[in-house]
Amino acid sequence: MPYHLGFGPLHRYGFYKRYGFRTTQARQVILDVFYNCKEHLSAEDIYLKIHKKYPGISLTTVYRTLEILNRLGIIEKHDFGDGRARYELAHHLCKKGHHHHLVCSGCGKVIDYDDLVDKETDFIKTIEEHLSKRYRFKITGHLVQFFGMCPECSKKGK
Amino acid sequence: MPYHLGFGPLHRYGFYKRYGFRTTQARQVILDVFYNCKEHLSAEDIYLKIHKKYPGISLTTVYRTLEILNRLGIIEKHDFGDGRARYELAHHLCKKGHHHHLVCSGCGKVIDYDDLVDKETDFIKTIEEHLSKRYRFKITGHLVQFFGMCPECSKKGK
DNA sequence: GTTCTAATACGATATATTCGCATTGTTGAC
DNA sequence: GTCAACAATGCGAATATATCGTATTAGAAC
Repeated sequence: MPYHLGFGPLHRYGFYKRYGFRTTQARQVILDVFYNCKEHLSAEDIYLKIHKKYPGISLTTVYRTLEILNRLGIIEKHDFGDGRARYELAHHLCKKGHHHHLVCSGCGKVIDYDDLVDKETDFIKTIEEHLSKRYRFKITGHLVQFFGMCPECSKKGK
Repeated sequence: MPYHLGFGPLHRYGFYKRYGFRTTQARQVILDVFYNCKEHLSAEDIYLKIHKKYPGISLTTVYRTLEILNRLGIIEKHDFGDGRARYELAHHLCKKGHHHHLVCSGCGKVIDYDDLVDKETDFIKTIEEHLSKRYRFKITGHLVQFFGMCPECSKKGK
């Protein structure tokens, strides 16, 4: 990871320039949302969060900025099965660090867990190395999610 | 032609009746598609596959049947990131057995791999037990996917 | 066969996301 | 600082997957 990533705003925005994108207000504001929020945000969530203060930023621009941030590896795109994409800071930029997701099929609640992270890292590394050799894929990412019913939804018998 | 227990159409279709659904032609035809195909099919794929022979079966019915089959645990629903759901026979009914997916980000190709299946099973079991205790979730499923570039797409520099 | 009602086809609709294009704003050269 | 090039944007329209409403059809219990 380049040293300037993960420091204050002035450095954060360098991302854009570095990859040939212009540093616009919309892009600064949207990136800030991720640095100031721990949730898994949908495009609309972000639009609503910034709309009061920045009514000039359209939903289309939010989508376009998310696409860029995702391609640059700054944010990660997830699908928790509720029909819309959700985003969070990539784990190498995130205070939460590397983690996976536990999703409740009843209410959609998502728990970020990082228990047994060593075992997971070991597992993923082994599989990646194997797949890489066996199928000659250049592995760029993985997805580990568990589904189930949270205590509340279990009670309600959803 | 004699059918062995648990195999063959006569027993397959019993699924529907057992759960209070009527055994219609559409449902038989759609279930047969899964037993005769190893690919990961989208709703439209299935619709197109059967449309020549059974033009009376609508896309809506395909969607509704997939919903039922998924709820009954007969098929599994996957998202490989191409914007449409894809389905395959559940692993306990599938000749391929338990496996996970390796998806090429370039061309969308999906490889079913079952290498290191013991290590994976062990890993998943451990995590499930832990999450179940720690977060009091009743775990019902998991998702393990790896992403990367296949040899062809790597060459093309996609 | 008759009857009850689940299942269906069809068109309309919902919802997330992307596109086309005229306009605006950032940037680098001067 | 000014200016020109063109990237980025807003807006409305379009796309695409999936779902819904309703009149009609067909499965299955008798």
